[in-house]
Amino acid sequence: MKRPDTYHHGHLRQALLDAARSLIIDAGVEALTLREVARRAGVTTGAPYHHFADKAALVAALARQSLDELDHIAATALDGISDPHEQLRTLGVLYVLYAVDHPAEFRLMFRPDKGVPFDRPDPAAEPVFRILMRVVDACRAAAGISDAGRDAAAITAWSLVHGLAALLIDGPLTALAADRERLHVLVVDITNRLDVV
Amino acid sequence: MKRPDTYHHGHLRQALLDAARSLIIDAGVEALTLREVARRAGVTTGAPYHHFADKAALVAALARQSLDELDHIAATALDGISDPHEQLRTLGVLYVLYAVDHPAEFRLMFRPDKGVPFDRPDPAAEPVFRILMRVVDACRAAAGISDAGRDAAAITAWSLVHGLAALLIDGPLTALAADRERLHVLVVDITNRLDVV
DNA sequence: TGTACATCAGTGAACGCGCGTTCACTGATGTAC
DNA sequence: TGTACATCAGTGAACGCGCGTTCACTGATGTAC
Repeated sequence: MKRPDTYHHGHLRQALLDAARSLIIDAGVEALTLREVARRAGVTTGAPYHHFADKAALVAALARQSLDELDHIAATALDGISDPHEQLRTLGVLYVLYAVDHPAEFRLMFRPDKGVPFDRPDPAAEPVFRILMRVVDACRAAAGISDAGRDAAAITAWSLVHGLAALLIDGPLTALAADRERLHVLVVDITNRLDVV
Repeated sequence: MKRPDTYHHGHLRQALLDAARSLIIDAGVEALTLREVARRAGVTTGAPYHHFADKAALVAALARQSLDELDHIAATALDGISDPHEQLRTLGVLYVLYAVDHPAEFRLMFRPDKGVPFDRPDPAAEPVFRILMRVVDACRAAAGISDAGRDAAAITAWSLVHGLAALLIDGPLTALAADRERLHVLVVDITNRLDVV
């Protein structure tokens, strides 16, 4: 039997990521500090360096983790749905709700100054993006649309939900995000317009 | 005749704002520091406090200035156009291009941690937003659409361009923003879909 | 099963740094007479 | 037109702070024999 808080922690890497996540949820991305992360994990200042090369590496890992989580949520939600347009709507709603429910994580994914996970590799390699592409393709195939403008269609869809998410958490629509009922109606309404792809 | 760099500066407030703007353009929003702003303006560390209560006040003023600039660009561009749908397209293109050409300022407007200009007052009071509303209304009137869903229509339009802008400067579409030619085609294509309002 | 030892993940103190902000000061400006 | 003086926008040194990172250390773990 292992106590999790012995001298050798055992799961410190994940504990640090958890602490970092709870920190940005509580105090915002700008309050993300290696020292405070260590403090929250109940560990000394130097400890994180046994698991992350530097602060940027921890931030990047956290962003990566959130992206994977979003990807997992999307994959799971789409699992039982066969109609492509219904899939597209589901994807849109889920994306916006993720942003509203996890604004700190959402912001972190799109912060260029901290270790952002994309930029480097092929953007199309990003799992969430691939799911979207697949669904958009399915929609277009069902409608018998030619391949031309495929990218533009996917970008349009993504822009719409991403923009709505951004305006809700960081823009002038902040007040709206608090009213869950009204928000849900709006999101469904807006994502319905995605069908015009 | 006044030398601008005498002991009494004369236009230090604006000079500080200019310095702050050039700083975030050069080094990013996260490098925005009162001391560096003062340095760039050729003035001592304490000087800014004669013009701004604190750092947050300067940041807020800078964001405000950029919002006003965007508002001015929009108003000017719309001046000679009478067709509402053409106005809407113009507005969309201009919004995205502003973001791509002035990413630092665009980010600053939507940073919640630094002194963001909206949030507090009525979001609908924001000039840029009012212009958009007016154009959307005109489009809908021309099409004979009822008042229901007016807000949703405007939010859809804004979300689309805002999302595209965000993905271009901070998201996985960064590479696209560099290719001006392809970008322009894409923006026109996407904003054309705004007509479905 | 017991012991020696290498490995590894922690400790905790220290480093240098740049930050926002304050404050007593000083020199230029403009106004009253 | 000339002088006294209040006002104001600068100076520059100093404050305390928390940060990221380093490093010699130490205690727990697990493996070889």
